[in-house]
Amino acid sequence: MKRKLKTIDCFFQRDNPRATPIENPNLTNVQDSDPINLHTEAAELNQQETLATTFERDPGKRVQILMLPFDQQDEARRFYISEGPYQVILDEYPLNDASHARRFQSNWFKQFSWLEYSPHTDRAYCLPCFLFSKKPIGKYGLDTFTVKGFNNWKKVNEGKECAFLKHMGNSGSAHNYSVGCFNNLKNSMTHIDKVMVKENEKLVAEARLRLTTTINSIRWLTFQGCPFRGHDESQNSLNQGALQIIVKFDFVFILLMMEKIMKITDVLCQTLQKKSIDILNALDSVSNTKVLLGNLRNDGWDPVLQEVC
DNA sequence: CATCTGTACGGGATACTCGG
DNA sequence: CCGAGTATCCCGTACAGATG
Repeated sequence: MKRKLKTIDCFFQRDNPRATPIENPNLTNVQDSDPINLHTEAAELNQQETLATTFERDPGKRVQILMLPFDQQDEARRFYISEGPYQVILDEYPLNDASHARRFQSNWFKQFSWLEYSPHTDRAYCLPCFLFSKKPIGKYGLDTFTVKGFNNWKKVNEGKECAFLKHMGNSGSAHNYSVGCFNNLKNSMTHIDKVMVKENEKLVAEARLRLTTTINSIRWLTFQGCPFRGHDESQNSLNQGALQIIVKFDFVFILLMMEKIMKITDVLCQTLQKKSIDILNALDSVSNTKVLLGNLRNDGWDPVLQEVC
């Protein structure tokens, strides 16, 4: 009798069931929220962006960074930073239910670059805090701009009590800490380690080219039965040895030029060597070869030099 | 555990701006 | 001028974390 194989899931429950559909994190949270009447234009825009990207951009729909699998969190942060804040500009934002009804203002985006707006929830969010605010660091209320969303529009532009200014706080605030992390990651391409890696890649490529050239030269010399080295390989020596000559720039350059010229003149040579010379074809080949050699001359040395290097 | 503090929300009132 | 919408001020309440 076959014993049924057990998997690890039989013994442990997943710690984070919401993050299970790794392939498409966009699908979570959408049904939980209470959608308001959407501006059709914004809805279409949002749908297009959802299809075009890996992570949900609408702050009212997207999954919290910490809810994502650990190995996807950094990727998600880089994605959201590269895309920038989700600032949807509508002709008219929906009014809220307050006695003095108010609505979101698109010019707030100019005043607060970190600000995001979700047409889905009609609430405002903070991108740096969404990406970098952590529970142990954050204080009560800070999830208003990350999880819940802010919609008390009356409190915006309320002098010193402006909700957005209060959220930003002083230099040591959680928001500014998040902004610092945001800028650090954004500028990460210029970090010294990244530059060094690039530089190393260049050195490795050059070393590989040198090695490949040397090996090819040795193979060619072996095939031709030529001696590799000379008795005197000093700069003043008249016979430095084949290997020293063959890897020189001049030698490679002349070879390349010869190859190019011979390719051009090949057709003409074959035509002229035929026993039954077709004079019209031969004249045609001569004029073609003249044109091609003229092109080679007019193009200058740059293409050949680049090929040699 | 009680108190303090910081953050956010809600309501009311009034003044201001702007377009019709 | 009027109405709609926005800005500002004030007061009270609620909640969670920090502190003694």
